[in-house]
Amino acid sequence: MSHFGRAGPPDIRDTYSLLVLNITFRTTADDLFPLFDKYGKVVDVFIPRDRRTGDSRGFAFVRYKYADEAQKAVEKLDGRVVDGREMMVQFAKYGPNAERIHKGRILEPVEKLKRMSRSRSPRPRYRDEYRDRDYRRRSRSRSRDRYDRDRHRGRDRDRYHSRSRSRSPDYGKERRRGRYDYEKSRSRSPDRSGSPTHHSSRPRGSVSPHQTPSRSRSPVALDDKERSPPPRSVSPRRRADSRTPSPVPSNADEQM
DNA sequence: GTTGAGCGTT
Repeated sequence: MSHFGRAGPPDIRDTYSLLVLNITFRTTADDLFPLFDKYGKVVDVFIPRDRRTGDSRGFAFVRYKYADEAQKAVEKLDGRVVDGREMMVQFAKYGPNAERIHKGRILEPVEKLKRMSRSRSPRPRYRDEYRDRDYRRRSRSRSRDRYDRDRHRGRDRDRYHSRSRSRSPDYGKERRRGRYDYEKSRSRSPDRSGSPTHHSSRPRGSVSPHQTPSRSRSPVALDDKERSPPPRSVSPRRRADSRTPSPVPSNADEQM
């Protein structure tokens, strides 16, 4: 617990959130932490990343413990050139729950707000606005749109060619850690993309021709299955041929 | 390998 909690926000009770914009897409929290930590006590550094692509959106949130330090960091780090790009540091206007915050700090704790609203005046909260805010911002930048459509097109093309996308769950590249954590960054597999068709070198005679019939319903375990479900009319032979004969029936995803 | 307005998560 010493480090920044990997599960959600550690504590926003007395922390001041700073919004860092105009940063490079390659900039990670590990790069921003030392810069911000030098000007004050950084509680947490969070970089929102895309759900699908997983790439950084180009901005980050830095939470300070004190307002004065946050203010100083804004004045000092604002306009600082990082990775060849000037990042804009400013106080966050909205909190994680779409709450209005002043100077990066929430005016009143969420727990107190709920308790007070329940005790004082039970005003009906319209969750529609939350849904709207969370789902209406799907297209916020044309660049992302283009990139999104582009990768979709490439996906379809790959499927038609049946190139047997032997992509590891690690996406074959260094997975960007939205959170600041030195622990996991210490260990890293030296050899990851040695041979793309390495799994294909496995002889089929050694493996049972029939996989587990109990899980025959789970055809594929593509990472984009949620985006575009594969047609059921696909021949079982095709999937059995391109799919890795791993005995693992249903991967519990890579949620960490 | 690309892009560039904006406000956030187990």
